[in-house]
Amino acid sequence: MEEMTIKDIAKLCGVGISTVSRAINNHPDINPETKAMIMNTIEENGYIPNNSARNLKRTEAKSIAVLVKGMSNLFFSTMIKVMEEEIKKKKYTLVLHHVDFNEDEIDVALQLVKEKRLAGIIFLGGYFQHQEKLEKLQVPYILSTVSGPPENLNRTEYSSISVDDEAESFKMVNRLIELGHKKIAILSAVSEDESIGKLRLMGYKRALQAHQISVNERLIMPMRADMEQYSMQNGYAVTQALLESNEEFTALFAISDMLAIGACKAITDSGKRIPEDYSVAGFDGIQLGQYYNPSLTTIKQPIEEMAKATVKILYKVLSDHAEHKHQVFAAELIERDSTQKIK
Amino acid sequence: MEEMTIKDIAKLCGVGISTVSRAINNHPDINPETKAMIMNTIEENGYIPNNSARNLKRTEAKSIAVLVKGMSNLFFSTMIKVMEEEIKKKKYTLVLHHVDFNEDEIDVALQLVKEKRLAGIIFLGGYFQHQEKLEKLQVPYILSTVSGPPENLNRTEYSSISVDDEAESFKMVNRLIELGHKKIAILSAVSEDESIGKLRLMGYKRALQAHQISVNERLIMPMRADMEQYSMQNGYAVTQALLESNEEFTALFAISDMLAIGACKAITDSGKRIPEDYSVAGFDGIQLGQYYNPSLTTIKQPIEEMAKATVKILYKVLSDHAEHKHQVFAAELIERDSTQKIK
DNA sequence: TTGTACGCGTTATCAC
DNA sequence: GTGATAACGCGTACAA
Repeated sequence: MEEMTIKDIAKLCGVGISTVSRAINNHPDINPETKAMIMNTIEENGYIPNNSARNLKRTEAKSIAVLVKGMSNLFFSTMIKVMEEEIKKKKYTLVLHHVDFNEDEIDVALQLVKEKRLAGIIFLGGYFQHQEKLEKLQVPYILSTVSGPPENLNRTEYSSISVDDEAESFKMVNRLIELGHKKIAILSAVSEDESIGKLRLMGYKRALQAHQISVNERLIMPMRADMEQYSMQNGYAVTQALLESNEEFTALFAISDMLAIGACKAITDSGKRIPEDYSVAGFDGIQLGQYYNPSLTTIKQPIEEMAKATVKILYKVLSDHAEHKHQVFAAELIERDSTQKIK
Repeated sequence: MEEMTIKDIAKLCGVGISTVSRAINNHPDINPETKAMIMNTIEENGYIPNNSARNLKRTEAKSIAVLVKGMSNLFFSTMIKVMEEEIKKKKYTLVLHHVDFNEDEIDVALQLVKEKRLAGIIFLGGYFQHQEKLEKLQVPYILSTVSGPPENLNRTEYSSISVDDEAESFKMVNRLIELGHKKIAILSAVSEDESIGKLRLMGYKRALQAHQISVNERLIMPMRADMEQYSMQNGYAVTQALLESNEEFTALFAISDMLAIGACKAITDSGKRIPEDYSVAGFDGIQLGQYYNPSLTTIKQPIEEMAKATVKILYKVLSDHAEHKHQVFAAELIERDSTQKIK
């Protein structure tokens, strides 16, 4: 049982290599009978084409890479699932790839373009700190729920899908203020964060200012850099520190649902109740939020629509040479059991 | 800005192709100066080697593939994280790959072996229904937290890491019985499941029998086949159906924590309380379990130890030609707030 | 409709 | 220490 190659199959079938190739790749100009015969012996002998060799020679690009920042992000996994279906519908293949928090997503993309024959790339999350590199990307790409698009980048070269992070964040904090909260803590991103985290923090500040509430820097709690970003553990640790600081607050706004859940647990572990003692709100709208106790008040991003739109835009760019678009989706404020009117 | 190849770099540097190759691959017999010079121009010109071409030619296999069944499984993502570190320590590269629930993990493995040059494979989850195919795998592989190893497979050809699913399941149900529960429902796997799901169900039955409690088939609730397996939604839907059936029970044992969380929500949504009205127990020991309200009683698998052991065993097989091992880990019954003594 | 021959970008082998 | 060259397995012109 040595490694089978296309050559072996050709010899076995008594045909030429290219005929086998045609059979494999569903080329039109091949006799159905010989094709069936070839496919048969391929099956019997368990021959599997070598993808590396194919990538090397192939001209037509029929796969779309999805680069995801981080793993275990429940928000992304729903998006990926939808994208997978949509991409399949369009007769493309999805190449899924995770990018570690300490890797540069653009480097990974550059590598992947060389390795596979990509038609386009979808970035899910990430920071995009080295924008010069983005220009080296020879294929169309879409930033999906990535930061606010980097301002100094030519916006006709790529598409983006997002919500208005600043405005949605404003909406949430504004609502908390309407509920009577004045001392509102925020669980924000690490201070260097120039993307989503920064925008959501800006929305928070603007909401306070709109109501003449001065910003208390001691209620701005950046998540810890030494733990996994946007994780429950991180939310727990930071909230615990906040509680121990004895700085007063009645509501906590976490810039992601996962952080919010960690925060909830830290609060209940300290003997306090939600929402009676503290109101907690999140951002994202992951399913876990509804399953949690108490169910989580949050800004729900239209995950499925966004995923579908992402693939749709990319597809139009690829097939119709359509222009790049920047689509901003409206998110929905969902009030559940983790927040209440202050007494 | 055409595609740079190793040839271009060689020309640019005024050296031969092989010298560039040596520089890239840290070969010993190269002049440090020329190497530095080459690395420099590579950097400047943004040259990136083509991985497909490398995979095609390379002889030495230095990467380990981790094939994960399903995405968004929090249990696995912790394992992967640990494996990644361990694999890096051993100077190997991790190739992570997700396998859809409707894909065959062995097919994917076979493909990957052809495409990349793999030293070994780690399977995380999966069902392994086509065992003949496994024999075609030309590289060492490890089944990590996969079913009970298929009995009809030669156990010297692969390693496995697991907990004793039957015994641990027995332990949990036994404990519930000790707490006074007699009517214990189980949220189990789809009926065709021949692996983990079956074993955990067997443990449940044995525990009941050990206490002369007859098995009530109407309290055996298989998860739905038309929804994502082992998901919160699935747990929710099935538990809801159970509650509506009006079949009496005082405790619910879910064969995974995610299912258990869905079950909890279904129960609280129906106006009942945990653990006052129903005790709920899970299996796995994912972190979310401690963050949930109420915190979840569960069988905690030693996730990190298992991940480390997986890599360690594979490494020994690869480097020392060690024999394959079948390591069974002890899991821990952790009682938290979702279960209580019956009144 | 089918077969031959070349080249994709890289690494390994062998001379030098 | 370095450079030429033959593979690796496949797709694709082009000829038949």
